[in-house]
Amino acid sequence: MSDSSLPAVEVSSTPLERFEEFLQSRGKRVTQQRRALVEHVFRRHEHFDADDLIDEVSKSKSPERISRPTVYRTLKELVDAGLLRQMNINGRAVYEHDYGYPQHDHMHCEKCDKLIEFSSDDIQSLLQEIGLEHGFRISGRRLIVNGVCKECSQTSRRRKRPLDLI
Amino acid sequence: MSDSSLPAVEVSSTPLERFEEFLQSRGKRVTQQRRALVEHVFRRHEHFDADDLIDEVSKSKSPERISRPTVYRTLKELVDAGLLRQMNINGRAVYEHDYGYPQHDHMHCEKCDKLIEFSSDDIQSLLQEIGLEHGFRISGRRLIVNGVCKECSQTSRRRKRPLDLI
DNA sequence: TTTCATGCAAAATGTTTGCACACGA
DNA sequence: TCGTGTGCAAACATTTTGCATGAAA
Repeated sequence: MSDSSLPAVEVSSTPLERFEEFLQSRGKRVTQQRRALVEHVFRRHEHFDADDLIDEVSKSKSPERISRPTVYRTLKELVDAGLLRQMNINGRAVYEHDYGYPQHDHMHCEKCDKLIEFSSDDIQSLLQEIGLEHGFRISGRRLIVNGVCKECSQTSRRRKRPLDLI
Repeated sequence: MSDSSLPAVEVSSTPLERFEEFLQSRGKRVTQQRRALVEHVFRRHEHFDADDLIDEVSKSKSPERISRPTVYRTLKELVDAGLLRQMNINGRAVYEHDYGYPQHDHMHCEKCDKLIEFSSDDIQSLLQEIGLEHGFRISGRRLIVNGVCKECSQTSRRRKRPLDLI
């Protein structure tokens, strides 16, 4: 799964620092595994799922081979800590950076599975308004626009044209 | 899981008729099970998941006891046929009527799990515009606004106030 | 009478849990 | 040291599949 990116937002502490604060505030421990996972996850800006992460950290030649349950447990903590956002694509959990990253939504290409990020202040204010009308206290949203991306549209058009002309 | 409803849309044929057309157009058969499932699902307007449906049709005293795999298989066909829409709430597939029902989105209450439907033409046109900008051919969307509904806000406020005053 | 659909059981998938040992504070 | 975290294996929940039988066309 690939993705395109929005400009990052300035933040004062690193994801690791922020996670450590979070853990400490809850009386949880800063372990090698948790540290390694945050650093791994924030090394590059990408959408990923639990399996991607497990593959990467278990194949890793480094001494820190992190087990499947620990990855799942830590992902949950990272979401709680506000470092990651979780969404669902085809019934599987997909994660992305939340900390240091602006609010946005996604377009999901049904052909190549690419996630394209976009943001719109108008959507934000529109929903705010609708929430008020319904007395609904909004805490967040999950908006995924389905369809076919530019590249895949072009590819399939090119492939299909000869047949259409017969 | 409960829901609130939007006015229905006029349609010329019944869901069953439409499903039969769909099946025939694909060389599939109109079986007792498929017929029973469509009728069951469209008897009332409600959000439901596979388990709800399996419970209902397997507990059913009537002769048609429909098996789990058949329910799953038929749900998929109903989505393909455009009769049902599928979404994901907490990692499980949830279904709702699509045929004869206007385009809309949902607010999901984190406390009581209620789904509140709403529709907004502005969201529609906003996304249309954004799609154009990105060269993305939109086929649909999944928008779920998370938060707490009016009723649950009131309940928890009532409960919490005495404590806040101490 | 030929397919296709069903039901059964079992597999596959994605995620969570119980428990003994290891390790951070 | 104390109590939490980890890894293992197994459980779990949901959905899918292979295959023999049963029913539509």
